[in-house]
Amino acid sequence: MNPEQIITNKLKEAVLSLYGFDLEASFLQTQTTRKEFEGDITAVMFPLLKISKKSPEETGKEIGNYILSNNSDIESFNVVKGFLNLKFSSSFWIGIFKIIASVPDYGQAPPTGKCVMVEFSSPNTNKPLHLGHIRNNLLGCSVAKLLEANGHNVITVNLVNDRGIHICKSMLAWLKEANGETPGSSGMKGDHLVGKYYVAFNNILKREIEELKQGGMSEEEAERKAPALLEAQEMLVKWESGDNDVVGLWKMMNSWVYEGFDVTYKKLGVSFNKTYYESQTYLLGKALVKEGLESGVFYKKENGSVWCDLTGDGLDEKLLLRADGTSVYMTQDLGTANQRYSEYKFDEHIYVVGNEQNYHFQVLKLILKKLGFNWADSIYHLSYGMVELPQGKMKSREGTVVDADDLIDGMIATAKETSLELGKLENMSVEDQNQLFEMIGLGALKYFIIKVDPKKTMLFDPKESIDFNGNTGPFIQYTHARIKSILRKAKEQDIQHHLNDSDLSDKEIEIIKLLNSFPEKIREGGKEHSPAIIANYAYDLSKEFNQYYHEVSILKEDDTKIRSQRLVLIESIAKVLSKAMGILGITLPERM
RNA sequence: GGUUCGGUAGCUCAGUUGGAUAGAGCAACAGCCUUCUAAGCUGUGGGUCUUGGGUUCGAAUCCCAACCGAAUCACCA
Repeated sequence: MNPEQIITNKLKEAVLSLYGFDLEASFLQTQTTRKEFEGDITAVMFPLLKISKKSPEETGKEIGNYILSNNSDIESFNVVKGFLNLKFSSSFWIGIFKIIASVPDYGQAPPTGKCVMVEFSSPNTNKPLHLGHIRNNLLGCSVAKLLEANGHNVITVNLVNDRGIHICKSMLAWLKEANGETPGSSGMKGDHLVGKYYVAFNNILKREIEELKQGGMSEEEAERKAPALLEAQEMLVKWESGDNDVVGLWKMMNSWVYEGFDVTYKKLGVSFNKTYYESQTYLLGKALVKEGLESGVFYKKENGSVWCDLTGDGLDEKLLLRADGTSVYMTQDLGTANQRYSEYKFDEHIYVVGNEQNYHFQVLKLILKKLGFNWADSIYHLSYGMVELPQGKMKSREGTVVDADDLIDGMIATAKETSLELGKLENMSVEDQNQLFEMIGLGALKYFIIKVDPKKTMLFDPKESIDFNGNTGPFIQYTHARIKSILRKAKEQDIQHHLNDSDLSDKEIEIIKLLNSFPEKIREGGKEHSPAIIANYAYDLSKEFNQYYHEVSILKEDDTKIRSQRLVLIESIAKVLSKAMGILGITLPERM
């Protein structure tokens, strides 16, 4: 039912009949007709001139006449330069409209049976989430939903980085300075409390280094020999050997962090099918390295460290085991990938990880391939750009890190302020109002982040808080609320509506075309792993509606057939908007 | 230096397998609330698509080179 496909087929037929050539699809170029010309689909004549041996205009006319007399769906055509513009009949568009309106979950692809695993979030447990994590989470979450809309079976996983020297740092500072402070006693969110002691550790360290330097030590040596650092390293060794006190403290502080993360995740609407903990997976992969060593894929250096030579693939040598036999990040990732494959036999595994790890994933795929795992090809690194501030990157040292919770709360507060100023919510309960403010604040934040192409570095200016007007989440939410309001009133007035065959205006056909392209957008977005495509689509559709809304009246239309049809149209718009925004994880209010 | 990615309006971003006069929003200015929700709509101004070559009927889009910017190339994760 794709109009472009119909024209391509007819074009093929016309060329065969008129000129006797059976052409490949690459010669049959079609596109949607630009607004300033009359028509729906445009066929480009230039590639056909060699065959027709006629001018572009003549060729267009010949083919246009053939298609017109051989397809009842085509109403008329015109030729401008080398472009043949074909116009479909109103009844054709009504046919399309009927399908869109009657399919309940329009845009949802049938099940493919394909299993796709999506890893995202992957936080450290030593500090709270910040703006960069928000981009990661929102991207991962919406990609997962996008893949579901494409009919795949999706498994979301999180890999929590809960071990290592950085964790020990906050533990140590807590022991030194906290006097037993807990989230309960301080009223602080757990992740923020732990983050506070991570900062405290760095202050202790700084002080100690300064003291050592004044005692005549070089900066380099002081940085290496600061007592706090040595203590932290000692603590890590104790942790790895299973020391009861250290492990107990570690468990307690991690549980605080998880409670804090859960609050943030819940607000963001993020969840996982399975959570992996690095403390449980960091030893995986050693067996793989051993196998690789035996089969000659890897080699051992004199000091006992194990490497993989990737110079033949244009990369460097990669370390896989340290001289002391301990594993590194890559070793662990090889192990978890292998474990996940044997658990789920995924057809695709998407890692939503920042672009600073492009090299890591390039190497990961390559090594898995060398080890003989064919599924290495199904690993896809969804690499996204950093979020930058006007003065550049976020730096904790300069205190320019944008905290996730602060940002979310700020957005909700602004939504509240804006809503109350507009004063449309008088007869709404306080709970409903608060729910609405949250919906709008998060809608603004999510849309702001997701609408940008993932691979681009994006800019966030905290001073100019995120907009609520124009190309924004709230604009789309507002559009939905307006449609729902009309539909409510129609119901109150007991106006039944159903589809009939009244003629469609140009604007209505434009909207139907846009609705008709929704399933393609979902497929395209799935292929590119880019929810941004869906976001921008939803904006286009909302804008179309708002223009339509100002052009025609719906409830006041006297002709009941036309009124009825308009109601079905806006109902379809609401349906598609809701599906599209659902993919982005943005909920649409009934009123606002 | 090697690899990967980016450069489009003052700012933030779209731009389909190469197509017709490159689009939105913000900001600025001018209109539109007695009318289904003005978080809206309409209009004006704003561009050497970083630069230079190439491919062809046709390039923001593809190829090559240069310039600018980001990330990365650790016995860190």
